Amino acid sequence: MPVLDNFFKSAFTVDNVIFGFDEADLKVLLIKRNEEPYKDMLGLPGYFVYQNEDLDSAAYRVLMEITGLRHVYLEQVETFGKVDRHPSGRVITVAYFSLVKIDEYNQFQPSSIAEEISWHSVSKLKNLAFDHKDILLACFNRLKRRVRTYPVGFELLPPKFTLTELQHLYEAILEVTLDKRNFRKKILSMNLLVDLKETQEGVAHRPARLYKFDKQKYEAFTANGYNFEL
Amino acid sequence: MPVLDNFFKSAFTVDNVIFGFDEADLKVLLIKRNEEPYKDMLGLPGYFVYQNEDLDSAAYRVLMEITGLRHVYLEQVETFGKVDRHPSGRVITVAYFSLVKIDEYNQFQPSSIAEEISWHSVSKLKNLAFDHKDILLACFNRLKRRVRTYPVGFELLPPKFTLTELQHLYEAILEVTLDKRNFRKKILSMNLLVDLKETQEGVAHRPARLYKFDKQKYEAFTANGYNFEL
DNA sequence: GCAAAAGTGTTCTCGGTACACCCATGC
DNA sequence: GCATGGGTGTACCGAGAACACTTTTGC
Repeated sequence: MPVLDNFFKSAFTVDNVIFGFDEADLKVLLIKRNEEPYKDMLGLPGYFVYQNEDLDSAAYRVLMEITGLRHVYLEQVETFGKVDRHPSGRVITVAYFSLVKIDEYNQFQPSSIAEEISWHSVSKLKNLAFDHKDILLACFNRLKRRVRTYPVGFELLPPKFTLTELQHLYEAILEVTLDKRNFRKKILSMNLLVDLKETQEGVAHRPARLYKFDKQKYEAFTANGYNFEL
Repeated sequence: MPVLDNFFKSAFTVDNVIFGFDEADLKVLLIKRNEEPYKDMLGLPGYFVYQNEDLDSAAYRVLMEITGLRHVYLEQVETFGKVDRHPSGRVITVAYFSLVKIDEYNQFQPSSIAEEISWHSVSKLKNLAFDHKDILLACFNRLKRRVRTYPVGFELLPPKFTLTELQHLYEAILEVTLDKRNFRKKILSMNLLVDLKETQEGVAHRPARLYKFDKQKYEAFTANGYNFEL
């Protein structure tokens, strides 16, 4: 083996694409950078990985610092390591995406990472610092596939929701429009939803029924190798 | 930003799961390690990434040193970064898998990486150095999914092949048995195969027709967003 | 002639898709 | 009463799955 010291000169970061869903729009949390490089530009929340910290732990740490939430869905997506992607040296970043309920998260946390944090529509993406736009697109594409094998509504919707809200979520992620009757037929036939026998209140039209996910049934399915597909 | 020097102490490597297909068996190239740690154990070919080298370039370099082949299919899969995965320090590895034609590759290259290199059946996996068994399984699972969206026969089979060979390839990757008639119906209906009007010679049974892939048609399909699925 | 693998069609079932009208509420 | 979104069923089509016998070669 060569002189190892030559190789122990790199740094690792994690960057986190935090998705949320708000009415009809898929959103992502971006920070406004308050330090160089790329000062004042929008970018993904992320940070260096400490020497004694696992990659996943670092991703959870960043997520916790930004959102104050634990126990959220988190998935590693891809690692970006172009030589010149970071002006300060060789920095390789491992990209994660996570799914949070926008309304469980009431206010932005005080954070050493960033002062300004805000939600942005995925459909109206701006230029971001570093290669963060590439990273965001890679994570969005992963989410589009993940939605077919994991019931992402568990993570992105409030505990009680209507079927129309659920449909809008799928439409926002997949960037398609779906037929209302076919969507309902399919989603109800999976038996993962519980009719709460409650309805919306205060809406200026016929109030919709509220549903929740049946987590136990989902876990029983997956334990038996069931493959959730929309 | 903190004192950056504290973070530039990690090393990263690439590890490469090189798949090949031989008659009826999916194989993977493993090296016998001739240095500590894990001396004399089997492991994946891999190496440190140089400071001025992109991740993908490093993976191609390792592949070239091991197989002598260029222009092969290569895909990043997942990054493994547990704190204690490498005894020499903090080493994070980016796992890739690649697909090669076993018979284009006649002999193992002289290499600084390893002296003994050999093919092993994926179906009879042993324990490997480091966390390489986890890495191999992650890459195998990725291949199982990839096979539904990419015609892997392009990469793993010789230029001329029989339908039975192609079927055996899919059976080995997916670890299932397929119905011969249904398989042929489906694969031929995709119009990606060209009947070469030649047959096998010297076999002790009815000789099979030989086919090749039509790369142009495949590229035309993918350009139009076609989704290859078996 | 026998062993060994190649080659070939039909039927059934199920899931996907297309499609239009009445209902309950707030104002 | 009107605007707004909620809620409901049927018919068609195509893909996937199950399934058995004849053909061609080497020995």
